[in-house]
Order: sequence, then structure tokens, then C-alpha cells
Amino acid sequence: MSARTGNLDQQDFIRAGTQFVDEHGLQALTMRALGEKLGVDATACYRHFTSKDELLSAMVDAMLAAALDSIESPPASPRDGLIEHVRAVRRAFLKHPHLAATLVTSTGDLPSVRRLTLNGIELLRLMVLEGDELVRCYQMIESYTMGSCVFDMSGTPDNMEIRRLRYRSLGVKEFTDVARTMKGVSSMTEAAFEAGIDAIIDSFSPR
Amino acid sequence: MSARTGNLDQQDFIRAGTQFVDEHGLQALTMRALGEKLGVDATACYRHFTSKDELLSAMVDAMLAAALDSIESPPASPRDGLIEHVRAVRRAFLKHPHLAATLVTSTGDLPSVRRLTLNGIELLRLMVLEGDELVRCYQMIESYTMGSCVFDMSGTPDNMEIRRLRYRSLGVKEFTDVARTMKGVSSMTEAAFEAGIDAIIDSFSPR
DNA sequence: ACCTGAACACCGTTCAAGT
DNA sequence: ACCTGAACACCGTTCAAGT
Repeated sequence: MSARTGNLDQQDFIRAGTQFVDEHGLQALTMRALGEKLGVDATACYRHFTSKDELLSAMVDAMLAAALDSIESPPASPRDGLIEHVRAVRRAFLKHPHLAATLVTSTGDLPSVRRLTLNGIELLRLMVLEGDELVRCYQMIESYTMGSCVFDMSGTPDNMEIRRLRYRSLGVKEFTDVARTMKGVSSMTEAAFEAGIDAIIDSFSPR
Repeated sequence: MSARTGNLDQQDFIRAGTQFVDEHGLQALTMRALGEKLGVDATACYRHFTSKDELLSAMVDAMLAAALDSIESPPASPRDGLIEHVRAVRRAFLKHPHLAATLVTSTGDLPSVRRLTLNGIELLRLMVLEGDELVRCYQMIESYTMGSCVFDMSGTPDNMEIRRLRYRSLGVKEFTDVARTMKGVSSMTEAAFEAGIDAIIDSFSPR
């Protein structure tokens, strides 16, 4: 972090923590390493967060809040609105893949997730959903989106390399072809994600 | 673990580790605690596994291998075969929810996942899929299934309680109704998962 | 009000030594 | 061949003390 102008605040730790994780991975983020990066003692963070878990939650929250802000509104249609929300979350995790595992580990409910949920409900209402179906369709989209992101990104980049090696070891021509390059595997994964969200939305709101 | 009859083997550690995690959660599983449960020194595990990560991977592998063995074959149709595979994985994670986070953390490719993949490909081939579409549809199902399981189960039971509180805090009648009981939230989550896998399979193989 | 730095109670893991 | 137990190099976190 560049020029230290006196005391730090929560935002400084969130920014530095996110940048550190992007560069060195989640496992490398220790309070001591973060302190060193900020030119501060390892325990300085505890002035602003009660625990490491809370810092990590705040980092994820900031990431998703930025994703929300990147969504242009209003959407052309409720369907487009939903897909844009889902894609914004996906983009956020692609940008900060090492935070994927954190979503699963960290406890606490995040304001940004609340906003995402409320936006989602509003869009589903415009598709004339109500009652239990409204809740079920919302949760289906949330579990698909968050789940796929966590599963596809976590352990980056080892995770993708493992997937590629598995593809190659199957002895199935179609998979061997895709697995010739890392790019092949990752673009296939993104295409699968897109196809999945289309399938899910189609199931309750046919085009 | 009951009667110690001499030396332990890999299976003993896998069994004890899984049982311990089921009872006390993933965070409580330390090498020292596991050793104590088995009436053995904390470092005894290193005779059978090179690291804690490898033990955890073996635990997940054993869980998924058991899931595979629980599948009756042959299926009534390729579609039924796919759904049975997906449900078997879901059941495994419902039984051992604390292992969900491990799938995401652990590195290494598991024999059981390889078998699941090969079975899935065979079933998709019976649905006349080929080329890139075969790979994409397989990966769509894998990411959905594994991802949703990880997202829905991890952090159990705190995770579900947080979801319930979020439902209640939205001020949306439909969600408040579902969130009256934990059972309401969890059965809604399972219904959403079922609807999702139906939607995904329908998208490339209409009923 | 914020940071320091020593200290505490843990971790996973290594390795010489036991049997 | 398998286990022990001391030891190492770390963790997250607390708390009295500084400024």
C-alpha cells in the first residue's frame, strides 16, 4: 500500500487483504503477512475487525457490492436482469477466484447478499412468480450461481489443472480434445455455466 | 474407536476422521484430536498419510465411493441413471455435510470422481450427445451438483440458520413463511436442488 | 484513538528414538 | 513396521503498555 498518511481504516485492510489474496492466494493471507504489507503490526487489524473471519467476510462483501454496482439498470427485461446479476457475480469471482473458498468458510450474513436477494426477488416477481415457487426459483438460482462459482474457482489455479488432467486421463476423445489447453478447459467451463443458468431460467419462464 | 487389536491402517483413520467430523465439525478435526480418538499419538497418522490434506481427500473419496456403490444398476433410462447419480452425491453430502468444504479445499484428483465422470459420460452418450456438447453438458451437471452441495451444506448448521435469518429479514411474505422453521428452509432447499437438476437435463434432452 | 510487542494457546509436521 | 514424544516453525488472538 503506497503512502501511509497516518492511521488506517477498515477500507485499507479490506483493500490490502483482497489485493494480497489475489496475488498470493488465500492460504498465504496471515495476519502477520497482512500487517507487513501495510507496514503495521500483525495485531493492528484487530482495531478494525474483531477476527480474521470478519475481515474475510468484509472482503467478500466488498467484492459482491462492487459486482452489484457494475450492473447497469434498468434491464431490457426481467430475464436479462436476472442474467446480468448472475453474470456480475460470476465476473466478481473470476476476478478474485481465491475468495471463492471464503464464501463457504465464512459465517455471517452480508449486506451485499441481501441486496442481491432483494433484486432477484423483484425480478422474479416481474416474471409473475409467487408463493413457494418464488422462493424455490430464487434459491435454485442462488445455489446454482454461488455453488458453481465456488466449485469452479476455488483452489485456483491448481483446481483447473486437476480438472484438465482428469479430462485427459479419461481416455475419452471429446474430453482429451478440450483438455489440450488450459484455455480449452476454462472456456468450456464458462460455456457450461452460461448454459446452466439459461436452462434454469427457462424452466420457470420459457422464452 | 472400539477394540484396538494391534496396529491401525488407512481405513481406520478414514473411518475415525469421518466419524469425528460428523460429530464435531471440520474445524475440530486436528491431528491431535484424531490421535486421541484412536488412542494413539498425534503423529501416528503420518505413517499412513503424507499430510492432513491427503487424509481429508481420502475421506471425501471414501464418501463418494460409498455413494457410487449405493446406486442400483442398470437404470430404467439414461435420464434416470443421471438423476440417480446426482441424488447419490447429494445424499452423501447430506449425510456428511462437514465434508462439503473439504471438496473445495483439498487438492488432488479422486478415483471416485473419476468413476462418477465415466458413468456420467456413458449415460450422456446414450442420450446421443457427442463432441463439445457432450463435454459441456457433463461439466454443467458436475458443477451444478458439486457446487450446490458445497454451497448448501458447508458451514452446517450455522449456514442454514444464516439463510433462514436472511429469509426472515427480507420483509417478503413468501420468504417469511418458508423461514418459520428450519425444516421449511431445508426442504425448500432440497426442492430447489431437484428442480435445478431437472431443468438442466431437460435443456439438452427434453422429456 | 490507534499501534506495539511480548506472550498464550494452539496448529501441522519432522525426526530421532523406542518396541 | 509402526508408534512415541520432544521439538520446530508457524498460526490467531489477547492485553498491558506506549504515543
